[in-house]
Amino acid sequence: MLDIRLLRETPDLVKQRLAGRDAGLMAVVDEILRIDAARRAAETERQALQGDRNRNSKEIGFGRKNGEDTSAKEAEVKGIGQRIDQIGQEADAADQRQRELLLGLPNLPHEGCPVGETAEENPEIRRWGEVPTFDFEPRDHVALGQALGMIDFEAGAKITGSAFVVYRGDGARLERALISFLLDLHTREHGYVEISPPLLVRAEALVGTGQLPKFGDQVYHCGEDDLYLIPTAEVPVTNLHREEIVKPEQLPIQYAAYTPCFRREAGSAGLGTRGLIRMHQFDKVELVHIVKPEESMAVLEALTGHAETVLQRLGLHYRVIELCTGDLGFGSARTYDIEVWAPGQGAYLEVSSCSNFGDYQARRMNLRYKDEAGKNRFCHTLNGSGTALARLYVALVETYQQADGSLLLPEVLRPYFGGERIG
RNA sequence: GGAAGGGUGGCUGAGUGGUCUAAAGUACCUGACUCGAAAUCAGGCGUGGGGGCAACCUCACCGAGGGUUCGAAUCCCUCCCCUUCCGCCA
Repeated sequence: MLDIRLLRETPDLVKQRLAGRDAGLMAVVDEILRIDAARRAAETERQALQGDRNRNSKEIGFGRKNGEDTSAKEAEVKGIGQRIDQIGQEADAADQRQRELLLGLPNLPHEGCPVGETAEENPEIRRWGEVPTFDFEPRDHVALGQALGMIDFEAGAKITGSAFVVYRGDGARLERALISFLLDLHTREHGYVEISPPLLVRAEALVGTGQLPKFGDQVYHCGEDDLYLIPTAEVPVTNLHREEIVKPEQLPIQYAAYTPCFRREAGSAGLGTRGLIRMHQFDKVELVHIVKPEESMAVLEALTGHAETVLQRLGLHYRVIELCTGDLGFGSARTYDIEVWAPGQGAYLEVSSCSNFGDYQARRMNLRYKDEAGKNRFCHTLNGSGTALARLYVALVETYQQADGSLLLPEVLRPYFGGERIG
């Protein structure tokens, strides 16, 4: 959520920055400012009337104690009460409308964010390693996984539906090995505290991180209990500190969490994608930072580095791109995507998206810290995948396939898997 | 699922219709005393909104939302959460 004061004081700057995402947002800013002016006028009048009522009611109290007849005054104050109700309804309606519009407004792109309209304009920042070569025709993970009995799409479809999968035998064991490897790496070497959160959350948590109200159709909802399945661990983990004023010495906070993630992918063109690439349920290790504002840009670089380390240790070729203003996620001020090479796809797959949200989420969830001067300020929040498991699995299986159809696992995974070869 | 008891400032906790401007304690900050500290004493010390160039003024907030009333932390209704016990259960 953006600071209404920022809109009021520098409307042209806000409009110009939002226009990098979508020119239509400029009209929304004007609408919010119009409502804000009306809201404040109504609020000021309501407060004046409330002050009147408070004074008069107090006099009635004293008057009654002294045995005076206060009925005339009571009638007068009743009239004031009615006017308070009237003007109050106006003020509340404007307040609610203003909040709705503000919640629907995306974050301002950071000034360093490259301007562009589509994903084609995302600049590549760097590459690591090289596209692996094969002296045979590499197969894709679907063919490999089925041949090795690791992945069973039919079983997933049978018990749940399409875009759900069953991992089996060594396939399931490999996923478990990856999870342990990732959590150990981030907690032991990168200083994260491991979190295992609930997978069901209330609506407020989703409002806090920005999925609600705008993207409700992407989240599974359990109507009976009014709870939502998390689309990412970002939601429960960032919200651990919602409505808090953390002490400066608690910062920076950094959490790593392994969870399944559930996404409806409503209207997604890519849901027909073959294999594990886009699923309704997938596993992910998520990294979350809560920091002081002045540190957040440096932390974004560090966070991206932590995610990259995963691919380096696994010996997987990847590239890092930066999202341009038109492709930037709703709440993000600046984002790096990490894309791993998948030989069977002949393409790069997004396995991590590392974002600095600035104070956008913190404002939505009222997450603050007390600075050195004792003043309450909004924290900055960041998160990045470290990494998504399903696509990592794709790249791993396709990269480490052998001519005989078996998989030879990279060194780092062998102790976790309890072996070096599958098949 | 059933029963009971709760939810008040960072924390403990008083307050059952009107000087509540929420007592008191504690923690914290400043000052006094002291060589210094402790103890003691004095003062300060919540969040958000609105107004003002500003010192400041003002409104709201006692789990949330409604209601009754001239007036609600206090009475009524609905909901949420926590604790304890019982039942069921991995």
